[in-house]
Amino acid sequence: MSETKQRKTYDPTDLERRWQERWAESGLYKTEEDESKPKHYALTMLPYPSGDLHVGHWYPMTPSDTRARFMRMNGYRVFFPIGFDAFGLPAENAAIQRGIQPREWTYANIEQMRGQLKQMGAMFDFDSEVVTCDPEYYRWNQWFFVKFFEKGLAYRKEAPVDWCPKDNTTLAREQVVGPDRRCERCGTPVIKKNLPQWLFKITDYAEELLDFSNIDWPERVETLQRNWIGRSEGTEIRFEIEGYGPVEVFTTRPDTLFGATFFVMSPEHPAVEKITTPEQAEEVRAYVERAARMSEIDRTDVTRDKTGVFTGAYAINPANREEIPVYIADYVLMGYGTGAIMAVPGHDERDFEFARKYSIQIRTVITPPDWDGEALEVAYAGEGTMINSGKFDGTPSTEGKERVTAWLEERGAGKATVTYRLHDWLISRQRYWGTPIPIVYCDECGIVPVPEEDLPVLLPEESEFMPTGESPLKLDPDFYNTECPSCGGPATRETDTMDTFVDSSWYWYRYLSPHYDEGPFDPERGEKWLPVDQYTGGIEHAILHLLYARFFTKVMRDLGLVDFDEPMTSLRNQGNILGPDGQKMSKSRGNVVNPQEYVDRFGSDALRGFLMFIGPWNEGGPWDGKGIEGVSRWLRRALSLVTGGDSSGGEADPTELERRTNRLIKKITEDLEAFRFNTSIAALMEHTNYLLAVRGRVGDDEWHEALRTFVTVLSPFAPHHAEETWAAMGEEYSVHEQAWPGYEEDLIQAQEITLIVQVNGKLRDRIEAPADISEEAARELALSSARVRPHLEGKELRKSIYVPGRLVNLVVG
RNA sequence: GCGAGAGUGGUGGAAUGGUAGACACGCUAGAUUUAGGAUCUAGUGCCUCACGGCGUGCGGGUUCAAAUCCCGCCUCUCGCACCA
Repeated sequence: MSETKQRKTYDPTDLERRWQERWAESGLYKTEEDESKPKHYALTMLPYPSGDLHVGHWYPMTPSDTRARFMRMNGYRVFFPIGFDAFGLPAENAAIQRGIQPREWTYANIEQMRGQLKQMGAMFDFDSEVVTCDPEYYRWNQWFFVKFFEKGLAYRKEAPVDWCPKDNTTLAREQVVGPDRRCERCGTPVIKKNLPQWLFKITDYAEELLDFSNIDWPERVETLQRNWIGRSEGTEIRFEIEGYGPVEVFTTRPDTLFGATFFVMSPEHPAVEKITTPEQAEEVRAYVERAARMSEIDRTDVTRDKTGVFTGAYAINPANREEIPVYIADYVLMGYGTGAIMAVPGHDERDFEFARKYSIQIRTVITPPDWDGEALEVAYAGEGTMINSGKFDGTPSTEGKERVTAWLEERGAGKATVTYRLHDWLISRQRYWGTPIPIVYCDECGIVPVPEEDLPVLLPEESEFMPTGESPLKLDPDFYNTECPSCGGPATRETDTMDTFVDSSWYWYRYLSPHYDEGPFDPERGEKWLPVDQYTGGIEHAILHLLYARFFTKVMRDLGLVDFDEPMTSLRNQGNILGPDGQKMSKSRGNVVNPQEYVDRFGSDALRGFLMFIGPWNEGGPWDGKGIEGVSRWLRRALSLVTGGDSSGGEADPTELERRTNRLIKKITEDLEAFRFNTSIAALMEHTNYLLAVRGRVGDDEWHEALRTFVTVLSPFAPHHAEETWAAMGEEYSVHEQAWPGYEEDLIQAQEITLIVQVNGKLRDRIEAPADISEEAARELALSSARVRPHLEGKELRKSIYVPGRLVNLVVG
C-alpha cells in the first residue's frame, strides 16, 4: 500500500468507533470472575457529572486504564468500575441559573458523560456503575448514618460552624482553605454561625488513622494526613481560679510550669463571663465582642500584634502556689487544646511578645546554652537545664517533662494527655441536593433515627431548592411533617442533608453489587474483590476524601462488615494537568482544554498517549496542543508497520531485533509497575522508529514475532491502534486477550558495546568492543586510541579504572 | 515561620555515581507535492573556521568519575500556619 493511500485512509475516529463497537458486542471487558486468577481491584476516583468530560478527567483515568489493562494481561482478574458522584452544590447552582431541577440537570449530564467516557476506550465495567444520587445508593448513606448513630459515632451539637455566605451553606473544616479562610468552592471568605449540627466522631479513630504501616500510599499523603490529625503529646494541668474553680490548660512543656507568670483564655472560653470582675467587665465585654466581629482574616493574621485584656481574676500556679493574672487574648484559640493556656513568656515566643507589651514578669526557668544569667532578650524555646523550679532545679528539661507531670499526677493537679488538631466531621448541610439525614424529632421521644426498614428517606422530587440559609426541605410540609417512628405521634424530620463527602466515603463497596438491597454491598462479592488493590486520583483529595474513606472502612470493620482495616492497599496520585499558559485550568481564566476537539481530530489513543507522554504522571504539567500531533504521527507510523512498504538497505541483524524486543518488554514492564507512563511511550516510539528502519530486512518469521510482541505491549497504551494493527497482521481477535510477554535478561545483553574511554574523567573516545572484553584488553585498546594519545603525552599513567562493559578511565598526571 | 517537592537546550522532558540532553515539540535545509498546517530525509545545547573549550539555579566539598552523594545559599510550586 502506498504512503498516499495510507494517508488518505487513516481516520482514527472511525477506526476507534469500529473497535469500540466490536469490544462492546463481544463483551471483551466484562469483568472476569474466574477465581483461579488472583484478583485486582483497580479504582479511579469517580467523576462529578458537571456536564462534559474535560482533560482533567482524561488525565487521571486513561493512565489508570492502561495500568488496569496491564494487570489484566498479567493474569489478574481485574475489576475496573466507574460511577458518578452526583450530589452537590454545582447541580443546585446550575439549576438555579437555568430554572430546572438539580435532578434533571444531573441526570442529563450523566447521560452525556457516560457517552464520552465510552469514547475513551477504557475497559470500564459499565454494568457496575453507581450514581450516588439514586435512592438505591443514598439509602445506604442513611443506613450508615443510623448505624453510626447507634454506635454513638453520629451526634448532634449546637456549634459555631463555618458558613459560606455566598453558597448559603455550612462547610466542613477541611473545606475552608487558605490563611484568609475562604470557601473551597467559591472563594468567598467564610463566617461563623451557630447552628445545631450533626457530626461524625472521626476523632475516636484519630490514633488509628495515624498508622499507615499496612498500606502503600505516597509519603506526601501520609504527611498531609498526619499533620492534619496533628497529634500532640503533653500534659493537661489544672489551675484554680480564685472564686470560680478549676480551669484546665494543655501544654507540651510542663517542664516550664514554674515560669508561667500569667494565664490566658480564648475570648470564647465559657468561663470568661463568670471570672471577670465587675471593674473589668466593660473592657472584657468589648474585647469579646470585637473578637467575635473580627473577620477570620484578621483574627488569624500571625504578624498582627498580640492584644488582650485583663479579666481581674487570678489563677493559682499549682507548682508554686503563685497568683498569676488571667487575661483573655485572641491568640488563644477555642478550637485547640482546652481553649486556655498557661503563659510562659520566657520560653514561648507568643507569650514573650504579650508579656513585653503588658509588662508582665518574664522568668527564665530553662537555661539556654552559654546563658549569661541575664534576662532573656527573646523567648528560648529549646531544651536546657531547669532553674527557678523548686525541687526540679538542675533537672534536664527533657526529663523534666515527665517528672513534673508525674508530680502533678500525684497531687491530682494534672495528667499526661494527647491532643489532636483533628475535629469531628461536621456533615450537616442546609441544602436540597443531598442525602436527607434520616432523623425524626419528636416532642415525646426526642431524637429518633428512622428505622432501617423505612429507608430510604426519599428526597422529594420537586422542591423549592433556592438557598435561603434555611434547609430547603423545611419548606416542604409533606417532607417536614411526619410521625414519630417510636410513638406514632406527630413529629418533624431533620431537614438538613449530608455533606457529599459521605457519598464518596464508601462508593467502591457499592460497585461490587450496585443493586443489592440487603446491605450496602453483597458480602460474597466483597469476599471476592475487597479491598481495593490500586486506587488512583488527585492529590487534592489527600485529606478530605482519603481520610474519610479510611475512617468509614474502620467503622465498617467495627460494624463487622469487613475484616480489614484499610480501604485501599495502594494509592498513586497524578499531578494536575494545567492550561496551555501553565495555570490551573478554569473557566474564568479561559484556558480550559476541551478533549472532544482533540478526540475528533486525532482520536482517543492519541489523546491518551499524549497525556501519558507529557511528563511524569505524578507531576502533571501544562497542556501543549502541538505536542499531541507528535503522538498522532507516531500512532500512524506504528500502524504503517503492517500496512506500509519496506525500508531499503541490506540484511538487518536478527539478533539485534531480538535484543531490542526483549529490552522493550523489560522497560515497559518495569515502567508500568512504577506508573512511569512517559518513559514507556518514549520507549515505544523509539522501538517503532527502529522497526520501521529494519522492516523488510529481516526474515518473515522473525519480523512477525517481533511485531506481535510490539503490538502486545502497545495495547494497554493505545488499545484501538493495537487492535487495528493486530487485525491487519492477520492475528486472531483480540490483542487485549494476549498474555503479557516475558523477557530474557540474557538476550538483552549486547555482544558489541561502545567502550567509553576517559582521561582523568573526561570523555576522549568511543571504541566498539566485545561486551566481555577483559580489563587488560580494554586498557590496551584505550591506550592505543589516536584520539586518546595526545592527552597522555608527557604524562605518567597513574592508574586506570575499568567498569566492565562500559568504560575505561585513564588517570594520568 | 514550619513541612514537602522541584530547578537540566528555544519548549515538555530523559538520565539517581560511569557517553548529559533519550523520546517528542519547535526550528533550519532538502526531497516529494498543483498546493499544504500532509509525508519523508538530514541537522539542531552554547562558544569556535577548526583543534578544542564550556555546560544540569549559585558557591564549596567528596570521588578516578557528580545533574545524581555531602555542606551552605538562592528561586519557584504546593500544603499547613498564633496548635500552646
